[in-house]
Amino acid sequence: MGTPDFAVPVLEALLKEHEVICVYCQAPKEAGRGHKIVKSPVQVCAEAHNIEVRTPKTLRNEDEQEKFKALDADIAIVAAYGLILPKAVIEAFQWGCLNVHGSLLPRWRGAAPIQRAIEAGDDKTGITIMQIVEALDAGAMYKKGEIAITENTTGGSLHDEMAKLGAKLMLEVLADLTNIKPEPQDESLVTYAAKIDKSECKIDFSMPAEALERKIRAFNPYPAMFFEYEGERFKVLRAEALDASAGREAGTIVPNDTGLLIECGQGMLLVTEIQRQGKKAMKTEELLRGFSFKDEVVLK
RNA sequence: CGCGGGGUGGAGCAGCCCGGUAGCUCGUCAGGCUCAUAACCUGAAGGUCGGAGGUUCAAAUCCUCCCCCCGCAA
Repeated sequence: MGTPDFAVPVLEALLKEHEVICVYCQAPKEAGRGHKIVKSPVQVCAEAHNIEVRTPKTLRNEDEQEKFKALDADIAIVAAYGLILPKAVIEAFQWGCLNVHGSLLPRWRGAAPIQRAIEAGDDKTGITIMQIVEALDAGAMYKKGEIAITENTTGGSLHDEMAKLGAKLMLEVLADLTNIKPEPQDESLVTYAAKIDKSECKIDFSMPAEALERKIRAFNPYPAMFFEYEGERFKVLRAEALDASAGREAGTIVPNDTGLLIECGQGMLLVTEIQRQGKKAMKTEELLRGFSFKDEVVLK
């Protein structure tokens, strides 16, 4: 049971070593320009392997729950499915449901663990394979795998690493299911990774440059932090936080010959990778060959 | 038929509204200067202006259709 890209490596791994009798994912929906109906990555993958795909809108009703039970599987594997699993589903099979979660639980329960770990400045995060219980991301843990967060880690790169590691760990757990003793989570260490809200993607230059740099990295490539300049939107994909100040108002474009330098609440931000509205992402240096920002403009 | 921006020498952009010799920054190549350099100076190469039609004496520029890229929204 899964829906987006993140779940595809897990599904592929399962297909190699186990018998997958049915795949659940969210129904195709309008997406992209033109609002065309698009199938989820998991559905595409499953269909390519001729696996039955089910896309119920909810699992709350008894009908769906009965159909689920009728699969009579040993276990259900969940990765970013996007639907809440009711008790009847969680307990349908002998081994219940196992979930791939993108953090070292109990840290970062919730919707956006990958990005929040980078944003918070954690030096490591990882994958937890856990039992699904009714309370969100609170089940006992079967296995964890760590991933280091470096200054080059982006939300996108971490996402991909995690998907791979998650697939690997899941296979390891399944291979040794009867021997692993799941470990309960320490409730005193729980933190929550809040869902990313669009409104936090607009860069608030009154924040410290360091915090902004992390957030920019965490939100790269999606949803991406941005600022507005003369009515146009510029996504900032990478930046460097400088421990210096030009003594201007936060948000001021500081004249210099290095690149796009912006004063922040604390420190300055040197934008190194940028995407102009309607254009592809590129090094700021490249954009500046043909485009110039006016000095001293204050970005708000 | 959701809204919108864009496709111009290798890269990034201007020019398009108000048709009339294709420009800028960088890169490349050659030469020069220099102890030296990603610096500086001089010169050169390199473009069917995404594609196909149309209007016109004349189209990158106006009109129509198509292809590709991207932003918003979902």
